[in-house]
Amino acid sequence: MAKNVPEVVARRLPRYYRYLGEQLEQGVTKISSRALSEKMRVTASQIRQDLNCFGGFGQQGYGYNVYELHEKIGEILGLNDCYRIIVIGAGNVGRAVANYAGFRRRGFVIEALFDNDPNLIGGRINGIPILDASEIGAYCRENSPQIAAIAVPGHAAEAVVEELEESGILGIWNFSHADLNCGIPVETVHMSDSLMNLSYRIKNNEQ
Amino acid sequence: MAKNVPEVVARRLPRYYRYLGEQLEQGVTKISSRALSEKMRVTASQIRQDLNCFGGFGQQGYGYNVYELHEKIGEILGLNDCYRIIVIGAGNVGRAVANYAGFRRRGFVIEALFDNDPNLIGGRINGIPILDASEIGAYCRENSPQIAAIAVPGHAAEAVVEELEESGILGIWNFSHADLNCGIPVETVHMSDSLMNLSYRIKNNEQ
DNA sequence: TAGATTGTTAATCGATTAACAATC
DNA sequence: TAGATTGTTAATCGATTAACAATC
Repeated sequence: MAKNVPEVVARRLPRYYRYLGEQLEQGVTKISSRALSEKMRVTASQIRQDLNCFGGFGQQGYGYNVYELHEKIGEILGLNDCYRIIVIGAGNVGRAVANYAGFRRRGFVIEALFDNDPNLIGGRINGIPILDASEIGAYCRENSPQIAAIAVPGHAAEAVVEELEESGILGIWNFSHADLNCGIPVETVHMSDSLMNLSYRIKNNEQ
Repeated sequence: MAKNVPEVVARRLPRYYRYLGEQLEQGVTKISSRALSEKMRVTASQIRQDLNCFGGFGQQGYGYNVYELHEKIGEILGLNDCYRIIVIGAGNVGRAVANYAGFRRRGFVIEALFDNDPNLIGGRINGIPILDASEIGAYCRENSPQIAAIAVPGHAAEAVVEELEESGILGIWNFSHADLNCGIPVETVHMSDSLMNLSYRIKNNEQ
């Protein structure tokens, strides 16, 4: 599979995946690129192009089998593997991530938080234990979580990430403002950028 | 100002803004598109093109005044206005948003949460009161918050948004999975999409 | 077989980069 | 004035859309 897949294409897959999941729940068994495109407000061409980066999942004259396509995209996204997540930082952002259970059902599990505040260590958030930040490395080598969510201030993030990378973490889910560069995939969620963009659009909507 | 500004450009502004703010704190007074581009890992051309969508903020032979440029971008993003935010839904996601204080210092204030669970109504999260969801409309007409964060399940989101729009909300910060379409700006934060994308990149990094 | 819809190539569109004249 | 760096036009690149032959 996989000719060189443009990033924009990969970013659209989760949306397709979610939508196909919904259709599946509603008992829809087949869908054409046209029907899909109308619901998703993109062109049918784009959907066919996107999917063909990964292989021909459809059948001419028929369309796509919803179940099969959903499965395939899930596989491409790596959702069959169960990912275990640790959260670095048990402040506001860490709490937010630990509380946000929306992604649990897709096989992502948060198994521990880390902080260096003695008042927090030993406690729990949403049932998840808060451990001592000095033990991140040891913990990772022992338990091999795949993903680390970074919820510490930007200036502290760099050092943490370096340690995590050495300890065998496979990917970073970054909630700090730091532009992390390291050898493993980093996915950054910029909540404040998102809010600033909304602010911009509100302002430029109302003149 | 403002020739037709492509969305990609607007999305880059918060990043420039953040970085210029950091430089400002470090006492840097002037910066060239070249220097900026190296730090931000984009081309100098792109920075100049982007900025020139909004006007010529630089000076030939000199570069950009950091303070001025920071101010200008802040103004473009509408960060001088103070935005008041209400959060609809006091479940995991609503709690997460209420706990995430990172954007406060930029003049965004969360002033209330809404839920329809009697056990939650009357309580507080992070100091913010939880009010009865049936009073959203009345509250908005009285207090005129500008932004509503949607933290209810997708199927419930549509109806809420309609009411909010009628009650004079100016923008929607959407944390639900619903693809909301309405007359006011909607900015969606797809945490789970983001995580799926990370999963994808981890998978395609390690073969 | 006729109708439908894919997979894929070609055409278009828009965004990024390069180049350079204007000018501080 | 000479050097630097912008603002802006032109060239390139990549992504989206259109078209259509392949085929179920």
